[in-house]
Amino acid sequence: MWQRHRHSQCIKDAINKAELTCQTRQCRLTPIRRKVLELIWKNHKPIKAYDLLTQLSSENFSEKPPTVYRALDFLQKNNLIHRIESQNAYIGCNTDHDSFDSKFLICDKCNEVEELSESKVNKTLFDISKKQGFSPSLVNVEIHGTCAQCAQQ
Amino acid sequence: MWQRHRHSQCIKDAINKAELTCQTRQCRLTPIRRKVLELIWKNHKPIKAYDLLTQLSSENFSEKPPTVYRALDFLQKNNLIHRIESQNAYIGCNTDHDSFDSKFLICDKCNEVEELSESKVNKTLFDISKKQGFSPSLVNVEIHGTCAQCAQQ
DNA sequence: AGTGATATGTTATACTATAACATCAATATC
DNA sequence: GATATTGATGTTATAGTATAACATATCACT
Repeated sequence: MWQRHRHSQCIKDAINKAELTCQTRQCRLTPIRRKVLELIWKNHKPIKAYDLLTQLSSENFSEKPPTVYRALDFLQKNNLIHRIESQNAYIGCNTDHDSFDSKFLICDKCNEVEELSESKVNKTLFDISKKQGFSPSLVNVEIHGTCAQCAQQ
Repeated sequence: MWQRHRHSQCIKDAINKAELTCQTRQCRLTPIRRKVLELIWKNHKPIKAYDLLTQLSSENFSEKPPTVYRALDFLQKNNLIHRIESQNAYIGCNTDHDSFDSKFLICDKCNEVEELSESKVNKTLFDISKKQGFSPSLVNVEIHGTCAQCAQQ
């Protein structure tokens, strides 16, 4: 991942995207929400709610669980972050997709996560669902394994 | 689902399969493990660890969490059940696949879950991983939506 | 300024899971 | 058959994840 982007820039991009989203949807990127989003992007790997909480509390926000869970809810609903179900952790969303699907490659060695945006998978999954008469509303794909860099070592 | 099988039979099949698996692998389907597997199949929808625990305790097993979590671990490792990550719940595995992948259609109306065994998805996901230099070891797909029967109503 | 809606603070508690160590049971070895 | 070894279960305690419920504050609009 690190070769492919400049990290400080990607945080800024994320915040910009969030601001745009909020303008469009007429919702508010409050200080807490912005800070949580920043922390998530800063970390750049899936981060847990209570770890966020610890970091928040050192920034003069309330260190009670609801603080962070509310922000996480907001960010998820507006498609700015995703929850990695297999890790109870949260990661920034850098793709520009509809909220209903998320697909990840998760490296169990270095814990880097790459979000996929292959429409081919979507189509395949959609076709299969359809075959069963099933109407999908939300798709989550989590692929664990070893990333290219860790495999080299 | 209910049209497609006789339920009492599918529990028996699951236990038979488990016994065979354990013979082959030289591990033991102890009373606790067997009971947990039975309860999971009896329920036939994803069931939570603590609900299993309640049911176990009324059958003269220890009602402490480790009791059920150990059994769940065992059953998962031997590929007899799966964990539905998006629900913190467990469901019987009725397919005959390698343990590394699981794919579910989850109806959010009736909570029925259907496990998929389409190799086409696997291939697609594998191809995409490969393209990124990623070596997958474990794949989990959870598709939420509405099943055919619930859609009719 | 007053009103309604949205966001945050706060307390308490529910839900999910594991660590650590003791005891017991099954199998293997002598 | 006694005993050592391994695996399974019992038990206590605690860690980790998340939400309910209600109070207070802030924003946006008139």
